[in-house]
Amino acid sequence: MTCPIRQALGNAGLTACPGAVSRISARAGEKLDATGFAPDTVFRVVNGMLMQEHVSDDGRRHVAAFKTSGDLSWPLPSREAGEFREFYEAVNPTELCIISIDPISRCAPGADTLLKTLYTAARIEVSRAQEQMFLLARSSATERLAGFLLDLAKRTGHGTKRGFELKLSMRRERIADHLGMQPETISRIMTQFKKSGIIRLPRPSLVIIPDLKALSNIAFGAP
Amino acid sequence: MTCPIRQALGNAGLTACPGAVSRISARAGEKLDATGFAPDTVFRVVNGMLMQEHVSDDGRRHVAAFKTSGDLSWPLPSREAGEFREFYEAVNPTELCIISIDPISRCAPGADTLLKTLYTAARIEVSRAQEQMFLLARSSATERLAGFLLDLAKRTGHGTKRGFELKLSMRRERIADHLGMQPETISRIMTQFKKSGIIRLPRPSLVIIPDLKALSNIAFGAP
DNA sequence: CGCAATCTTGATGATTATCAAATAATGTGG
DNA sequence: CCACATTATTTGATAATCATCAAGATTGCG
Repeated sequence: MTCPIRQALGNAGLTACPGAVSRISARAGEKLDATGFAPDTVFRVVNGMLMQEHVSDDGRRHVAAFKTSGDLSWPLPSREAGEFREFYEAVNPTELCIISIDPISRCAPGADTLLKTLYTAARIEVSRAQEQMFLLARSSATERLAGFLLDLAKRTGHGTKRGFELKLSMRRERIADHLGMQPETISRIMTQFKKSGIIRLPRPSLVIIPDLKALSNIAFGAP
Repeated sequence: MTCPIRQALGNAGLTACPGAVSRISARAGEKLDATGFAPDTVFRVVNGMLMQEHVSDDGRRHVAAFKTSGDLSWPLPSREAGEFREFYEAVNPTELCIISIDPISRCAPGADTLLKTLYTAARIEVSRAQEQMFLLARSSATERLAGFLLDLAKRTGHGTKRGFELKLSMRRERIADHLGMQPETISRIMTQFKKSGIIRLPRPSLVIIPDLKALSNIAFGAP
């Protein structure tokens, strides 16, 4: 019942619109082409993790976001000349809902609450994107990676006696695509962090952060 | 009557909520601190041009967008640790509306249309931000500047017999802040463009683009 | 017309990308 | 469960891009 659609409409409202919500499972690595969806479509991650990827014709790639449980996403309106193609790729086994808003807002009671919820979510998405823009435009590679690890730790990590533990299920290349860097640079900075004690890295996919505050300081520009 | 609020509610709807919309004029260079606005606030540029700026504690600056007639903007929710401060600064003499959505959506008829309009606008803002992220993450300085000039030309430029003409009312420094670069780099690339005939630059603030397609090719990665 | 601000250019340096191996991790079938 | 093949990561050397610092040259404004 954490689904914003359910919360807005109640179960009764939802069942009034059969077929407006469909649920999809994706294995790790599975990819969904986001072109061709109706403009009223919203994705919602139920569990797992999804990368929202933008790929240009010449193969350049950017990961706009790593979406986790509860996150909403809006497939791009159909692409124009010079724009890029959008994909969603499962990082972990993932379940997501594909929701058509129009039929729901027409036939279900509580549609205004739903719309308000979606509007709020979209505004939050704008804020997040603006933070990310600032990061890309005005932070060093080190700061960007620190910020990324911190964000992911808060969202998917968990505390242990050795420190905050974070599983990096995605490859270095995808982190690089998210941060506008190259995988080699990610690797070098990871090594720096390891050597300076900011993180421990028993395996490339497991990050242990003894002191979140220290990482946070780096992310926000401590010299 | 191009105002989305008016379109959604009609004049009758608007007058039902006195004080929900206030109109402000700003001279070029005037600055508005965007902190402390209620979370239901929306800005709307009536005419002129507004920069949406994000400034971190250590002085780093990013211009998230140049907003022109008809554009909406949502002031950031109150800042948390490590985040940045938001300002709006007039590039040209500008009029803007500051709108409180909650009272309108409560007391005016047609509130659902309004909400739908705002939701759509927020979604478009997300798309724009994602394009900008791609630009910042995966394009060269040359491509970024070409993309910027192209975008601004489409929005504020006008065709003449010598080509498409574009007034750059903002300083190089602000363009740099928008594109994640330094003013000197903007200057150098402008000179490159000038020498290669992509643009003419009679004055630093006046750009003439003889062939938009040529500029577009550069923006989208032509070698 | 002159001054202050802005823009341009040049020289140099830092950061990050690119290319090329070497090393480590992961998964697979025996 | 282990050896091997495959894929990912790390490391090193070098190059490209862009930032920084420091003068000049323009602009635009009073």
